[in-house]
Amino acid sequence: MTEQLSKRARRMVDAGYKVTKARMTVLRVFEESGGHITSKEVLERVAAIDENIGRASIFRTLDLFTRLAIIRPTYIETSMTPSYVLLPDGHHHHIICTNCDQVIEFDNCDLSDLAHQLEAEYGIELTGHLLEFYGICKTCAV
Amino acid sequence: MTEQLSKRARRMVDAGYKVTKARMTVLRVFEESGGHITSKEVLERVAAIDENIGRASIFRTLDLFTRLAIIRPTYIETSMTPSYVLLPDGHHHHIICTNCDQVIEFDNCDLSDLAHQLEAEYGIELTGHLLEFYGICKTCAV
DNA sequence: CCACAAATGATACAAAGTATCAGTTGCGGG
DNA sequence: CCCGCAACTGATACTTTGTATCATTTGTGG
Repeated sequence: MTEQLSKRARRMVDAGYKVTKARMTVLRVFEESGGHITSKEVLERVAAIDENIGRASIFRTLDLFTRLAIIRPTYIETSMTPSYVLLPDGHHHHIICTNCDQVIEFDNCDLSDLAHQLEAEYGIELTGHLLEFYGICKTCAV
Repeated sequence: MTEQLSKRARRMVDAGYKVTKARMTVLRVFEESGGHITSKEVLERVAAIDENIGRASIFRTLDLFTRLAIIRPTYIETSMTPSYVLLPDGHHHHIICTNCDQVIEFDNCDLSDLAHQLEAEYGIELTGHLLEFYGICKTCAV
């Protein structure tokens, strides 16, 4: 099988994990969905593609991807299912309307100064970050 | 009853909600815990104080406090129960070691410039934000 | 192509969160 | 001070989300 692997799939292989149908399907669901997606939605979409893929494997894969920093769970609504975000390559920030849950994306964050300062202060090596702003969007403000 | 209400309790009253034993107990648990706390821990600690307080009321209160921006659900570990953070007054940020899950807190973020810029650009009114850095801590880097 | 560890799907289970509803309680008005 | 009512509660039963287990299958290095 000489199929071309996406960068993310490669990251998984490099970390010593096997390329399986379950994992590729979950990855595909994320890449096609583009944005935020709850575990429930992942379950549904994976089932739509291949209903033989087990529930447990999907959760295992979500866990794996989280550990590999391929996705990151985040919170948008209240106390409920997490929403997973595909981490593109370092940057991915949101402005979330707390009224209608619309998500606006932006990437011109300017955190490198702060990041360096924190690295120095705490002796830590930073590899990524998540920045979310909450507010009321134009439409809801009316 | 002329008991002094905390600022947060007052915010609740001002929004038209009643001061009840269940709510005050949950608030007290948060204020005494100081930091991150999962719903499970809230359940346990509330039960330790007053075991007559019902499960459902606690979840209702978590929901209410989230809507009132008294607390904010956040994600620290992998795909699991959210961890609630008492919002002190606007700021509360984390550096999370992706290896050992240690959490370092800091609050000298300097996002007001960026926030203003985004407000202008997207015509949105921002009310809060969440900033998390991920990396490898000193201890794990060895 | 073989062998074996890694991963899977099925099943059954545990935990987290929610709907419902009759009973209780905080609180504003008299 | 107490009355009345809407808001809130606790109990129960339920749905949903996530996990442990285990026999079977599959990817991959040799």
